[in-house]
Amino acid sequence: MNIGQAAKASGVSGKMIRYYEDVGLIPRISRTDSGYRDFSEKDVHILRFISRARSLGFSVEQMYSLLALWQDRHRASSDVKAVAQAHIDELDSKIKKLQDMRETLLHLVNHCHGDHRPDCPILGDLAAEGQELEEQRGGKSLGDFSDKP
Amino acid sequence: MNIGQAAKASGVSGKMIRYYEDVGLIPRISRTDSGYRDFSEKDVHILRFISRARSLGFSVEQMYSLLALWQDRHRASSDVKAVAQAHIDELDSKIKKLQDMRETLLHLVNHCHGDHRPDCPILGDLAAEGQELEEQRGGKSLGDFSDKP
DNA sequence: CTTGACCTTCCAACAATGGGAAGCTTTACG
DNA sequence: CGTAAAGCTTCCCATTGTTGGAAGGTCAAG
Repeated sequence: MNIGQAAKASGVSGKMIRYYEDVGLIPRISRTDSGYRDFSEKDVHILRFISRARSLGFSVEQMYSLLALWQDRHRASSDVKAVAQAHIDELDSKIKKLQDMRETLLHLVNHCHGDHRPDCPILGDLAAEGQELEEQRGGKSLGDFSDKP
Repeated sequence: MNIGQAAKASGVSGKMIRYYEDVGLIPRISRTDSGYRDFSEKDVHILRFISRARSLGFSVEQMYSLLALWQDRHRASSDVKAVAQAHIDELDSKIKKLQDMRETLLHLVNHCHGDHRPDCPILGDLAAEGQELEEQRGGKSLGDFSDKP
């Protein structure tokens, strides 16, 4: 099976297959006499595993562990669970960060009348001086950059 | 004010200040005779704006629009609102994607006994054949890669 | 035997950030 | 004043995962 077929069968693009081979995530694929990659069912099986794990957000780095565990018939499921749990924790913190942003932004958007006038609490908030850093109050003009021109 | 002080005052690292200047997000900072950057209050004000917007997850690309709107005293707040709303939509889709991953993964983790035995539904699921792609059932052995060795 | 679709490798780019080298300037201290 | 430390400059490299393209070899169909 050549790389195009393997890509279609696994859901991993040809480019990425070459990349994974390059960084050693998958073993070197055997070649035909002319140098074309020749994928076995097992190769495709591995690629499908990678495709699914990547779609769950596992990093390539984590894939090394996951693949090693998968291939280790003496693994402890607790090790697998630990990798997965660590990833869930990462996801949780990313989600929380995005939700915090979203909440702040939504609050601002809800207070912006959103019409033809230039007044806007969104810019006002972003431009607010002395919020969490050195304050520099005292009224020097800031040219076109004041939040309420 | 030199770059170190500007960085401290704005919350943007010196590295990133140079980068923003380089890509034209901020105007070229004036220099002293010896070539050191010499930041005005206005420069720092811009940097603080950027710092806040970046912390809300706006991309550098979006910053161009946001800064342009900020500087345009004839802007319509609806334009600002549109940029912010578009960003909220992006955040929503990212959050949803991460939550979907999290849910799937949590389900798997909750079904993994997580002990010394190798059996693991997490690997089992990732290794499952013919789930959303070409199926290739029929029982060829896949060596060490079967989900239940 | 030509054409087009495929494959190969290598190189570059993206976004945003950090690290570091080589070299110059400013500051602080004795 | 002299020297050393700290801070600045530019330039290049690495990161993560993925895509795009160029130059060239190969395969299958007509």
